[in-house]
Amino acid sequence: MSSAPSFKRLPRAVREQQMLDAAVKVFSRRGYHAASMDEIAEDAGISKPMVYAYLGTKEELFVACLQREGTRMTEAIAGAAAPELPADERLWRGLRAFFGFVGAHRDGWAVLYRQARGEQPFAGELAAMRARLVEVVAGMLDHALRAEGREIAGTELEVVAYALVGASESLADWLADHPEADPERTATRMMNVAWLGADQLLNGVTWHPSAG
Amino acid sequence: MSSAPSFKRLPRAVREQQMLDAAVKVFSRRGYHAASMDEIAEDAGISKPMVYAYLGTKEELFVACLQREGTRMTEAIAGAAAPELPADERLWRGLRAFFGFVGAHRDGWAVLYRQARGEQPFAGELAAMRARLVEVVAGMLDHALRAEGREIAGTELEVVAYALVGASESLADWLADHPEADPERTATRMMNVAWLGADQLLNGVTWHPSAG
Amino acid sequence: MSSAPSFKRLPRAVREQQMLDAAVKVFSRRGYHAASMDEIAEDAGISKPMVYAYLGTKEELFVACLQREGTRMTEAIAGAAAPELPADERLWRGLRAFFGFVGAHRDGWAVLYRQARGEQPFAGELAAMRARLVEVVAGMLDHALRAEGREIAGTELEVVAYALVGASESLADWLADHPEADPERTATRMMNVAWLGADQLLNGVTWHPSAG
Amino acid sequence: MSSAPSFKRLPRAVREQQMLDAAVKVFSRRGYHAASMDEIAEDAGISKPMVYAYLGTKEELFVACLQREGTRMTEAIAGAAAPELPADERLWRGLRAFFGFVGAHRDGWAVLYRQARGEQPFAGELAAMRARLVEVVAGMLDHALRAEGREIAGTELEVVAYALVGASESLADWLADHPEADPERTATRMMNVAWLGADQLLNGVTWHPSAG
DNA sequence: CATGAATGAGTCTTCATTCAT
DNA sequence: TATGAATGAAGACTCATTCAT
Repeated sequence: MSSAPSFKRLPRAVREQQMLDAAVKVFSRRGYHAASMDEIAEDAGISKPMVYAYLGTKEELFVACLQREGTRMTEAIAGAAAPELPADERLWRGLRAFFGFVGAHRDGWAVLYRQARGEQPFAGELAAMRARLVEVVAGMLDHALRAEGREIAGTELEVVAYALVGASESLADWLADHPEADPERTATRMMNVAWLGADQLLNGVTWHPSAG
Repeated sequence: MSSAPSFKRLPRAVREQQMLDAAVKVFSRRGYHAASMDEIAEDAGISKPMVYAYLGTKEELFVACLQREGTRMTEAIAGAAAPELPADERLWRGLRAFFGFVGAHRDGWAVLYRQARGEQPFAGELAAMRARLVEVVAGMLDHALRAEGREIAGTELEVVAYALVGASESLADWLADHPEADPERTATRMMNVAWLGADQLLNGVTWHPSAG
Repeated sequence: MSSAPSFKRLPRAVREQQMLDAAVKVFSRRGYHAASMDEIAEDAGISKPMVYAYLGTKEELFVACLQREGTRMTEAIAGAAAPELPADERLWRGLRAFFGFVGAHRDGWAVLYRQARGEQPFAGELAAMRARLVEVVAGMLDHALRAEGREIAGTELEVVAYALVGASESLADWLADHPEADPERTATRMMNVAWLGADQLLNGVTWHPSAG
Repeated sequence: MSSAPSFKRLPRAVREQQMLDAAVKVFSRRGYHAASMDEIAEDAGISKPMVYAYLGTKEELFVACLQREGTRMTEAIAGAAAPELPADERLWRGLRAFFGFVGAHRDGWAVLYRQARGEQPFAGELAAMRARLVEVVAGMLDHALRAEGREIAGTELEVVAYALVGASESLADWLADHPEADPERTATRMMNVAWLGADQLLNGVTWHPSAG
């Protein structure tokens, strides 16, 4: 009857994104358990039965958030670290992409790494995501080693990668809690620790991005 | 008549420890919200009202767990890293104590670093604990620097320390999830990453504990 | 198919009245503390969460009862005692309205004046209601005095009004406990006491409503 | 062994009075339900099992309070209004004793007339006490009537007495809430209302205690 | 006599989830 | 499609009351 802009009857895909936006926001602020479906629905400007119809139960909704944010982050990082570059350059670009993402999606990060960690049903999902990331980093290191004709036991490499990922996550948490902090500088700091180690840092050696 | 241990009418101090043991166990398995006071009481072999009488509300109980485990850990680490040793030795002993503690108190670790992180009321408590740890590490580094007559800006140092602590926490999480893993070896790996950095590791340099 | 009244999915306003009815009934029978939300919900033919959704906590629910019954009573009395009438006539009409109300809403009266009196959180609310009533009565007396060019100190007047209100409340309690008693006759008795005092009553003087 | 004053092992009767004192105090402040046996025991400086051993369950304890305070009050009044005096003098002395008692035992009054009123198990006990009082007042009036050779129907008389008692209770409540108010003056005011009625008060007639 | 230790039972309150319109 | 109405189930917390020492 009318072509006036109606705020209802939006296409399903749009609605779902609105809901996920609201869910990520509420989950990150309240935590998984303390978040109520009521609040999420209200924040999305929609009624509760709609949320259930579109995205299923609370658990499924949280997983959907996890996956959307996880995919976004993974893609951001993967798109940055091209395999043909030297190892330090790849690591640097990966870190820059990672901290850039966290800085721009602090809510998403909170859902991903703060809430999902402690809740039994999601720990697995999260562990899988982190495992993929660790594998990428380990592959990076392995690639560099093989280029020099050397090799390290898989487990050993994995643990190193795990530590690097963990350190990055911790700095990311710090970044998420400090809105005034600069993602780029944080990435540089992480790069220094990761690439040079405490020993060299203590000896005055530092690493700097080459061009930027 | 009998000296067999009676399981009833125990003195308050004993019961409190039993309750804290049970609470740490249940909180670590279920997460803060999903844990029920019923289950904790049952696991402690006592009725719910006693838990409330001795340790207060669920929130207070969780804080009590946090503090007991946090104190234990802090003391374990502090007792290991003597200030008169050289920087790498101090770092190594601190890490060994840390991973040794986590390996021996996996539940406690889970409560401390997996559950407390996401729950608003405890994030502060936890952040304070971590801040103390970061400061200790930063102090370690600063001490070593000054010994060589050099200096780094406080913030810079703190971030490095933060990254090291974060990496250790991540490996600790990994350790807590892998019962077969050896704390000592994990500590050695962490030491390598922290002290040498990826660059040197890739170049075949490794660090080894000197004596033991 | 059928126009028989459906007992489900009633609009909010209707349900709220049902709940208040049930709450007044249960509160009056059991007392505030002994009344359980379960019983109130069951008596209203609805589940507990609806009660919480519509009327809030037990305390809020009780206040809602208090206010509904208080408003009803106040309006009944205010509508009866027109200011242009002579003092005795006004008093008489007010009393008749009051006892009529109590006779018709014995439960409401019990909630108002038996339960609210002793419970700390509501004593204030109730005291305010009674204060308004006392002021009305005091105003009535003052009006009559001024008409004859005389005056009494405010405090003095207020205490007299307080006593009259108290006497009426007591008789109302008596009325609420005696279902067979006639509100109109009770009002007449109260009028006699209030208007004539024991002295004249003892001397055979009595007061009678003029017409009706 | 020692004649030093021991605060324990007091004779039973003394202990019971201490407990009743504490109970009256706590019941009057918190209300019957909100009062906890814990608080009463603590306030009495005694352990809970002792309270149970001496005075029974909470309900029995409350009844004991009711009876002690009721008896005290009844005796105070009965001792004041000698039957050989004229009606107004008897009423006056009764009122003076009553308000004097309330002024001196505000806690006891609160237990008696504010808490007991709404709680089902005690309403009966209280009603009985009030009934005795009403009968006394009614008897007073009847006595005065018969002295003049006249008579009023029993019910009629009882209702008048009931109203007088009710008015007195209300003023007593007012007195209990106003620590600065003077019991004697309050009694005088009540006497004026009761004896003279509003009509005469409005016409400037007042009643005064003859000697004191 | 006196008490710290202990609990069964019950209440308020919330929330994920679904129906009927 | 969209939603107000509705609830089963569960969890935190309290308290009168009683043992065992």
